[in-house]
Amino acid sequence: MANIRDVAKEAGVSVASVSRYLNSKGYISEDTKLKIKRAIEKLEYIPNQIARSLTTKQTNFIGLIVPDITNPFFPELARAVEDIALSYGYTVVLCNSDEKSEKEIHYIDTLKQKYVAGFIVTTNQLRASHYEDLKVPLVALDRMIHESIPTISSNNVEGALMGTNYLLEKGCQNIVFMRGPKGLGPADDRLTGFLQAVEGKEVQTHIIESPFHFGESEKIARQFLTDIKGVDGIFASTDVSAAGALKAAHSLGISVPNELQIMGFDGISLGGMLTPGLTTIAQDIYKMGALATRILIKIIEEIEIDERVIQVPVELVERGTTRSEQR
Amino acid sequence: MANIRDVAKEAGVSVASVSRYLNSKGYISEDTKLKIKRAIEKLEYIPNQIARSLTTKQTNFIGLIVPDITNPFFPELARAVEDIALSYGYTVVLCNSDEKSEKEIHYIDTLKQKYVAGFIVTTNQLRASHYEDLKVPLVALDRMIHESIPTISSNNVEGALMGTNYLLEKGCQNIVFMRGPKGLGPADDRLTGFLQAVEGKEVQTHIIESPFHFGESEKIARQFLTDIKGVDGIFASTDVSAAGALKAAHSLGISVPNELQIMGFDGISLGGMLTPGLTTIAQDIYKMGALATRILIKIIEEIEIDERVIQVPVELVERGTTRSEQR
DNA sequence: ATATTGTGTGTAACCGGTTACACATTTTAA
DNA sequence: TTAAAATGTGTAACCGGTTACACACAATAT
Repeated sequence: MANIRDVAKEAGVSVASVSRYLNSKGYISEDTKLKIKRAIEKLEYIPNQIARSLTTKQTNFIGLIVPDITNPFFPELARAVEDIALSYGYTVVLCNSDEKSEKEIHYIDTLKQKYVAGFIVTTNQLRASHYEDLKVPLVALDRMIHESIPTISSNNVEGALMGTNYLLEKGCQNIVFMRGPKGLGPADDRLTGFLQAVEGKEVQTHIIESPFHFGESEKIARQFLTDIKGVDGIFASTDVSAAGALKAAHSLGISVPNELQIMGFDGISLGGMLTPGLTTIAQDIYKMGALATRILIKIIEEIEIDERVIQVPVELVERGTTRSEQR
Repeated sequence: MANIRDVAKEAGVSVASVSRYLNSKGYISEDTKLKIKRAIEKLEYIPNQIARSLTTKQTNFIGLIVPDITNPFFPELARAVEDIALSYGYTVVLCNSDEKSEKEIHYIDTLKQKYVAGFIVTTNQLRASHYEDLKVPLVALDRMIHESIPTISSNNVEGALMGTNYLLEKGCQNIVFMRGPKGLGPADDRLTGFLQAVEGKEVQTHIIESPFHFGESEKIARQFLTDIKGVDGIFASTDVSAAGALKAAHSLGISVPNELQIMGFDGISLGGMLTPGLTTIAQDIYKMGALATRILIKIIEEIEIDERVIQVPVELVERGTTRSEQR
């Protein structure tokens, strides 16, 4: 493997010139450029990134911190991040935080040690100050950490508003809103949207907390579907929860969407695999991931960014868990 | 940030001693050890991995190459890999190959450039020789690349045999086997198992090729469910395909499991989310990932490994797409 | 008593880049 | 015409580790 000194020798110039050529930094004459170019081709020289990192204190790695890659929302996000990262020459490091602050801290520390270029964080177990003190480029995805940190999220309030209104239009009178864990940004926002939508309306509502986990959601849904009489609509703040609710309805012999209509939130592909297909407020997950990655790379490469907080619009996807005709 | 020379000075020893201490290599007296230990603690010294990599030509990164993280089989695998890697101090780099050899080569080359410690490969677009020439620790997961490369896979033949026999027991007389892409190891093995099981039996069988993709599988299933009369069983060589088939059956008004029984293969959690729940041949996905990672790390750390090819047993999971009672 | 082996430590080169600084030459400005 | 600015290039130190080699001394073998 040729190194920069071999190239310099072959081209008959100094290593500094080769380095300048490689990084398009400082002055080099056309003549020298050509000589270096030829030498590089001849020796099939590829710069050693590790050596480079030692002085620049930066690698081409991007840390992607997710709570759990097993939750179907995140692979779709990861896919987008990976695609864009690759196209800019970056590589993504996968980190499952399990929503545990120790794991999150551990990853951030070790990766910072290894000079990662930046982080995309979809979890926020840590106090905002911890992230601010980091001095490493960082963008928040899905969940807002702090105003000072660029954030990409969906318009959750708007989405929940839209979804609720749709259920109301479809005739729901007694709606359970399965809210996500308290204190979690998007979950709280979705609840806000729901409450705004039902405010002053003649509907019965029940707010029930449920984690973003299929099995748990199913259990919780089965519980409230037996306890509360006359529930004719469920708005779950996650498709996974909605899937759990649908399963629960099926196992209780409740017909969807005739007796009970269900609305999800997320737009993961799971929704289309269920029967009936899940009506949902779809986020543009790929776009969110792609956008976050582009912004992170801009920050890393010190390119001016225009907006710090971006809301990606959501879209209502009508499938089979809601009625096609109004009653 | 303190470096090794600071520590050496603080401890009143040479950098070589500190390095020996850190790597438990060569001779050091107890006295010196203690002095170094104190200095490290006092200065809160953390060795710089990048600098280390420059000479050792190795990092703590493990490259995980998957066809597509969006396919629900792979996040479950990735999760296992990540968990085990973390516990041994390694970090995983996610690579989506999209089943494209260029992308696979690109990742392998760039990561090798960056001195990754090794690869876990769940795809094999390249000729085996390419992997052998790599001179980087590598284990194959799910798909066998070559006998010389350690491989973790499920007992696919056995599983398909088991699944088919089960369908036969449940009374299926006219079975469609949705085989995966040709030339793909596990897909071929599963077909082999199926053929072995029906060999000489009084059953009608149809082998239909289908990619491991929900939408495609659904379309293909809808097609053959209308074209072929009297199909009463489907064995899909992937849960995702089975999910597609189930959806197709539903949309055609075919009752599952009364008129049509469906068996999947993989054991991804999606199976349990569907209604009815998918009966499937479950691989121990987590175990496969964990095992592959442990073996890779052994190879990296030059610890003797006992077996080069490991088959993880599969298990029949009975859910709702097959009948509970025999007819 | 001497040769051999084992233990313990330090110096300095090396891994492969980047870059501050010095210096030379050319171009532009005053 | 001369000072200042722009352009072009090379030397050598530096990033922060690892390690070959030399050397000193103690323990053991002959």
